[in-house]
Formats: sequence, C-alpha cells, structure tokens
Amino acid sequence: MSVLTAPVRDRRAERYAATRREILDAAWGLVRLNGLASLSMRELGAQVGMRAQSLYAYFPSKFAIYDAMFTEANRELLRRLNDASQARNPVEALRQNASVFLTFCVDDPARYQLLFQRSIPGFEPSPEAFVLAVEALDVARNVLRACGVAGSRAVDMWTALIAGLAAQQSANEPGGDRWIDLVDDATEMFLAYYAKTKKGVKR
Amino acid sequence: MSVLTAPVRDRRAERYAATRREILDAAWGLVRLNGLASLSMRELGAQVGMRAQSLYAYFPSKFAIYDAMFTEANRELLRRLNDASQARNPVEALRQNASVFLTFCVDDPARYQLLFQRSIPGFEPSPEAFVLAVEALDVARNVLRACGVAGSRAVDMWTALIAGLAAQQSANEPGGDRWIDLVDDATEMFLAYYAKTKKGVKR
DNA sequence: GTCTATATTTGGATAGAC
DNA sequence: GTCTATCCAAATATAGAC
Repeated sequence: MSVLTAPVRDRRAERYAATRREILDAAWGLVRLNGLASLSMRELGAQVGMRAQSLYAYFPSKFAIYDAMFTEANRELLRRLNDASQARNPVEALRQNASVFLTFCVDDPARYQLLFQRSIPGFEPSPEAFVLAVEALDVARNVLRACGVAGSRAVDMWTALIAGLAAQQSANEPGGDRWIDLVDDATEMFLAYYAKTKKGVKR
Repeated sequence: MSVLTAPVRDRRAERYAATRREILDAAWGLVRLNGLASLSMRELGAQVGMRAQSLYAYFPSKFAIYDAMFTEANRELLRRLNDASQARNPVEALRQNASVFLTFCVDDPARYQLLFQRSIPGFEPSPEAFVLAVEALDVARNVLRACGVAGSRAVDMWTALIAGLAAQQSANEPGGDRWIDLVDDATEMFLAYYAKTKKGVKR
C-alpha cells in the first residue's frame, strides 16, 4: 500500500458526471421544444457549448442518450408513484396513484412519448431501463390489490383506463385538464365494477 | 359546339389516378414495414419503379402523402364505424363500435400512429382531412346517446377508455388480443356507471 | 411523366492532433 | 476532453432535358 493515500473525492469524475447531467438537461429542453424525434447531436452540442463530436466522450451514441433519458424519467415516475401510494386509505391511494401518473404524463408530452409510445424508429430501451418501467406497474398492482382488486384482466383494464386518459389529454388538449378532471370518476367507475366482486379476483 | 364529341373517359386522368393509388399503397406498405416516421421519398420511389423526384408529379411534398394517407385511413374508419352502428340494439351497437375501432387500430399500428398519435414532427393534417376525424367521433356520440348516455364528460370518458385499450394493445402486445378481449367488460363497466343515471345526462 | 443532374440541408459518427 | 477535419449516408426538393 502506498503511503500517499488517494484523495477521497475524484474531481475528474465529478466534473464528468456534471457535464453528463448538463447534456441530459439540454436534451430534455430540446425535445420539449422541437419534439422527441427531432433531437440532433449537432444542436445538442451547441446547446452545451460543444461540437457534436465531443458528445461522444459522454455517450456512445444518440440512442444511448435516449436510453439515459428513458431511465431517468422512469426513475422519477417510480419515485412519485411510491410517494403517492403512502395514503392510509387504499382507495385514496389508488386515486392518488392515477392522478400522479396523469400529471406526470401531461406535464411533459415529449417525456410521455419517450416512455409510452414507440415513435423513434430503431430505439428500444435497454433491459436495465426496462425493469424500472415494470416496477412502476408493480406499484399500481399493489395498490389495486389493497383495494380488493386483483386478477390480470382487472389490472389490464385499469392501466388501459388511465393510459387512455393520458393519451387523450396529451393528443387532444396538451397542457389542459379536460381528461385529467375525469380521474376521480374513472376510479369510481372502475372500483364499482371490479372491487370486491368476483370480477376483481384472479380467475 | 364541336362536331367531334370529346371522349367520355379520360384515359390520361385514369392512369394518373392509378399511379397515385399505387404510390399510396406502396407508402402504406413501407410504413407498416419500417415505421411511420421512416418513410422516405427515395425508397417510396424505388418501390413503384420511379426516382424519388418523379413522385413530385403526384404529390407536392412528403407531408402531402402523409395527409392523403390520413384522409384515406379516416374515411375507412368512418365507413366501418357506420356499418357497425347499424345493430338494432343500442348497447350492441356500442359494443360493435368499440370493437371495430379496436380492430382497426390494432390491425395496423402505423396507421394508428398516423391517426391518433402526433409523432411526425411538423406534420399536421389538413382541415379537410381533420373533419373526417371529427365525424368518426360523432358516430360514437350518437351511439352513446342511443344508449342513454350524453354529456361531454361521459363521451370523453368513453373515448379515453377505448383509446386506452387500443394504446395498451398497440404498445405492449402489437398484434395480440389481451386488451381487445376486454372490450365487452369495458362497455359493461362504462354503461353500469353512465347509462340512465344523472351522470350520463348533460349537466 | 420521367429522367439526369444538382442544390441544399442535415444527420450520425470516426480519426487524430492538441 | 475538446477540437478540427472529414467521412459517409441520407434526406427533401428544384431545374431542365427529353
């Protein structure tokens, strides 16, 4: 072992991580502005004061940037969903879960598109990124079970219902709240049909 | 008036229309194969035995091709929806309407994307094309009214529910029927909540 | 109506100097 | 780690000959 102990902080790595962070932030800004599919390395580089080529020191490809964004967005969604599931009342937790999901989707249409629509030809999230998306679904599944709803058909119906509200809001009135306002009715309608009846139980 | 009567048929125009038709068919084939956003004039030209430049004799731009496809798809959807609404029983008509819509969406994900997702940067359907989309919604509205459901919130909920089934099926299991199979349950759930109660009436 | 030729833009990505 | 210099590929679209 050397007598000269290595520094605890790695300033190089810190700077590197900070630049990566900056690039991702700029990428989010650009896709929000120009649309998800219009992200270009040249423009992204310019945004952070680099040439496009220099970005390759931080990300091996453009798809790697999309993948990092995909991961990041899923992590954030998962965090919010977990927070929302803390309500004592299960039904309230379900309502919150849906509400948080909808807000998340409508807040940022480009992010919504990246996560839930497959609109970039050739891009598929890496397996590591994908598990996060699955975890988000598990949160919903657990909250549903607490409401007395189980069974894959019921879960599928729930995700379709909420996804539908998000899709309609996103496509027809981005930034508005016409479909978001339906979330409580949707929850009520769903539970009236599925909760504590044979429909909600695994068959 | 000339003694030489003009021919009734315009062979020139017929050929022109046939080529346009051929181009559109090829375009559908390509977007189904490569994804909606990947349509290129070069490849499209090659598909019909032309150079890309020659396509401009038939369509003034690539977006014009998308627009023609948009129009065409909406016309077809409208036709099918009208057919499906002929059932005597209103509830059966509603179920049929939903079923036809879902089948239409899932049959061709690229077409679904063109009609209901805004994934091509810069493309917006022309006003003439857009009215067709509105008409399709009107069909659903009429069928709903016949079931004793009116009120904009109920209509919005219905479209979200059906759109959600289509979105989930398209994104998570294209070509499958996991969400399509839920259409009857969805109709039942919806009607149980909205039909013939104050919820379903215009407030 | 289709071609050749070309303009123009834009894109992702690599090599190698510093 | 960022640059310059390039490469290479692909795209939409126009002009003008035939």
